Amino acid sequence: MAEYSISQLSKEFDVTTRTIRHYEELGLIKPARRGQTRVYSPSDRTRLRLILRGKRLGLSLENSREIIDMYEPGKTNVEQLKKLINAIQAQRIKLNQQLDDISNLLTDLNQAEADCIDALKSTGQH
Amino acid sequence: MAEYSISQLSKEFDVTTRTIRHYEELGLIKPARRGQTRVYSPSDRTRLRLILRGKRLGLSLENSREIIDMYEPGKTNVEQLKKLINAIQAQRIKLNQQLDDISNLLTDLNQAEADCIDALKSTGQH
DNA sequence: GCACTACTTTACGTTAACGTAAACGTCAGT
DNA sequence: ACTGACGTTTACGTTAACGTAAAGTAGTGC
Repeated sequence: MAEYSISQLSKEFDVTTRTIRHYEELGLIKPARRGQTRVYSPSDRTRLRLILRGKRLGLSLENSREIIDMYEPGKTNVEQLKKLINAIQAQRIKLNQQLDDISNLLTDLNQAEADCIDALKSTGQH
Repeated sequence: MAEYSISQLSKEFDVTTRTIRHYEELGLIKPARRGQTRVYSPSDRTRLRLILRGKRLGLSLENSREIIDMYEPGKTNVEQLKKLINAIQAQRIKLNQQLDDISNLLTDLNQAEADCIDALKSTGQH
C-alpha cells in the first residue's frame, strides 16, 4: 500500500535502521511522521535506493545528495540549471573513468585467475 | 632509468607524499631505500597505480591489497590458489554489479540533463 | 496489567584514510 | 657558511559514516 516502516526498508536493503536515520539527519530523506514514527513513501524508498547505489559507486553521501537532487526539477532558475548540467557532465566523466577502471580490473582478474588455474594444473591436483 | 622519488610519484598521480607513505605503513608498497630515502621501482609504481584505481572503484585499501596480491604468484599452495580463485569470482560479481549501477546512473543523468535542457528552452533563454 | 516488540531521541565511541605540525638530516648552489 | 629544496620520523588531529548503548514511548497479545 505504498508505505513502509523503517525496519521494512532496513531489511529490504540490508542496512541498519541507524543508517537510515543517519541519512535523514543529513537531509537525504525526509519521511513523513505518524505521531513520532517515521512513515516512508515509495519516493522515500527510491531515494534510499539511489543513495545506496551511490555508495556502491564510491560516492560520498554529500555527493549522492547532489545527484539525487538533480532529478527533482524544483529550482527553475536558469543559472541553477546550467550548474546542474555542468555537474552532470562532470559526473559522467567520472563514471566513464570508472567504466575504464572496471574493464581493466576485470581483464586483470581474468589473467590472475588463469595464472591460478595454471598453477593448480602444474601441481597435478584438481 | 626505472626509478622514482616519492615526490615524482606524488606529482604523477596527484596524491600527497603523506598518502604514499601511508600506503607503505599499511604494507601496500615496499620501496627500496638509498640511505634513508625511499626509492621506487617501476613495480612499486604499478602497485601505486593499482591502489589508486581501487580507490576510484570504492575499494578499501585492505581490499586493494588483497587484489593486488593476487597478481603475485608467490604462494603456490593449492588451498591458497583455490581461495584466490574464489576471491576473484566474488570480486567479479561486485564489479558486474557496479557496471549495472553505472549504466543505470548514466541513464538517469541523461534524463536529468534532458529535463534541464527542456527547462532552459522553456525559459526562452540560452 | 504486564511482557514483548517496534519505534523513538540523545549522545558518546569507532574506524579508515589520510592531514598537519614539529623537528630534524642531506645535498646543491651561491 | 647559509639558504632552499627535498627527504625523513613521530605523533596528534580531522572527517565521514555510521556503531552502540541508554533511556524512554506506544501499540499488541494474552
